[in-house]
Amino acid sequence: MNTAPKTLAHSDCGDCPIRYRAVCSRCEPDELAVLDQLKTYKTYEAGQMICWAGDQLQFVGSVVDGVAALSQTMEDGRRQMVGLLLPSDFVGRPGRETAPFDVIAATDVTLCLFRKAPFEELINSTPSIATRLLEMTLDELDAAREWMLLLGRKTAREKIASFLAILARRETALSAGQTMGKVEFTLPLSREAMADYLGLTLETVSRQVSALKRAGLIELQGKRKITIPDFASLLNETGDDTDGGMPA
Amino acid sequence: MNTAPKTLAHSDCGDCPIRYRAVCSRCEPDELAVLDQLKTYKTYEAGQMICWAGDQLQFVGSVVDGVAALSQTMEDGRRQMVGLLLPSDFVGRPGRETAPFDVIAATDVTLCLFRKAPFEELINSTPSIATRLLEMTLDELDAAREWMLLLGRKTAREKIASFLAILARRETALSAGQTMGKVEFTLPLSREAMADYLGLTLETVSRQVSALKRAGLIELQGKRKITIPDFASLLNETGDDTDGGMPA
DNA sequence: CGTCGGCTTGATTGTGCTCAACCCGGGTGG
DNA sequence: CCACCCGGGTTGAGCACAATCAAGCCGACG
Repeated sequence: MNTAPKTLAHSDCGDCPIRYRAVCSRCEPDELAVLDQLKTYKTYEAGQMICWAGDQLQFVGSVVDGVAALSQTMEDGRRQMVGLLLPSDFVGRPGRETAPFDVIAATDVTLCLFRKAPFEELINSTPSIATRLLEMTLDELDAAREWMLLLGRKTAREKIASFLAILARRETALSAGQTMGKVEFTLPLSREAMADYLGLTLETVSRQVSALKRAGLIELQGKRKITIPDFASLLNETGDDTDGGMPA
Repeated sequence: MNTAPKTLAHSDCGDCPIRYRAVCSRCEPDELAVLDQLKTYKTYEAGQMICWAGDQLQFVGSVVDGVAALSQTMEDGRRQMVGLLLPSDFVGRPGRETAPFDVIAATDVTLCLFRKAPFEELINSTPSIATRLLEMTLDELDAAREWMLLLGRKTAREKIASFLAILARRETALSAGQTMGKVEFTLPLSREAMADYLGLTLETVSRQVSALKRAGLIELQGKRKITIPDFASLLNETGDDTDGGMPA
């Protein structure tokens, strides 16, 4: 079902950029050697379908580079993104025959893939993989539930602010900078994709982004480059606890 | 932090109503014997907090009977339910120190609890538990993502119809009846709790329930007893694929 | 009998959707 | 080289659906 993705050369797991964050992060060298034998890389161009809901699933794997989107579409065309897959995130469902959701490359994406059957055996034989996968799945579940609050209860402005805050936090986490002060990054999604993710229309996304700009909470260079002059005041707009919970 | 729940007498795992659906469903008799030693029962009355977001987590466990709700509250009081825990569902997070969400007893609830630390050891030593827990977590993740579509994209009427359809399907699954024709069940949630679950206000819930009644799609006995005269036509109102996906 | 909580119903408001025009930048072809 | 087009994005006007504010109903319970 995939439209001719390129296959990359084999490269060593030890050099992998997601070595310490993906499913394999807790593997010992000997376990890693096994994975090394099984893995294949594939890249997809922005906009390409990686798989369709209902497809037979032959592979599972990790996002090595780029951003993929999990989404669901109703018959009449309404669409909701249900997950954003960033580098180190796991793709696919051990123990399931068919894909539950569409997976689309939001930017150019590189995946590290394993055939499903051998990987399922690994899960049963290798606790370091099974435990890590459980942990990652629980984290994703928590993230999905946080997102439910956003979808069900937040205003359009809060949704946009929350989304930008998440991206900004991710940016600072990677570059190990402070969360306060200036943050700069590039939106990995189009306005339409943002709308699908946030449960809005693209017009509303555009309007609210403009509103945040007018309010001086963000600055734009072009359509995709965002600068946040003061992260704290953006957080104020998310509707979240800004003082980090637990008052007592 | 829990307000004096009652503790029940020890009873045998072999007789447990959720024996074949909970985390322990794939345990061998010897493994079950270990769990039998570790478990405690606790009951909570409808409305009682089972735990608060941020609490230290000492226990994990399964819902044996009744319905519990996972939810999140914003500072200004907006609330979103992020999960409904039905019998056999798992409560708690191995590998986490604190609870990510509030857990509230929606009806009277009985839990089968294990101290967290010993249970975590079991996960590492007992693949039949680890694998089952991973499977259940993946199912919950899929359910959460389905719910995101509902929260982000469905209309009030579709939300109510979807919710009722889920309850009805659950009812027929338990009694092994057909999914067509008449279904009867009792709502486990108040109008307010339904609103929190569906991302609506309680007034809108009330209005849409009345509207479905006026349209003849459901019948009410009292406030909580629902009869669905024709399940197929209720499904029509959910906005979901009614023909079960996969046309090709 | 009065009160209280859960629920229903009504009137009005407001946020975000719909429909529609327009802008902007990049690529193509005459 | 310019004209054109096309896709992604912005902006505007009007509308609709669900939220808000408010009153009243109903059954349980003291």
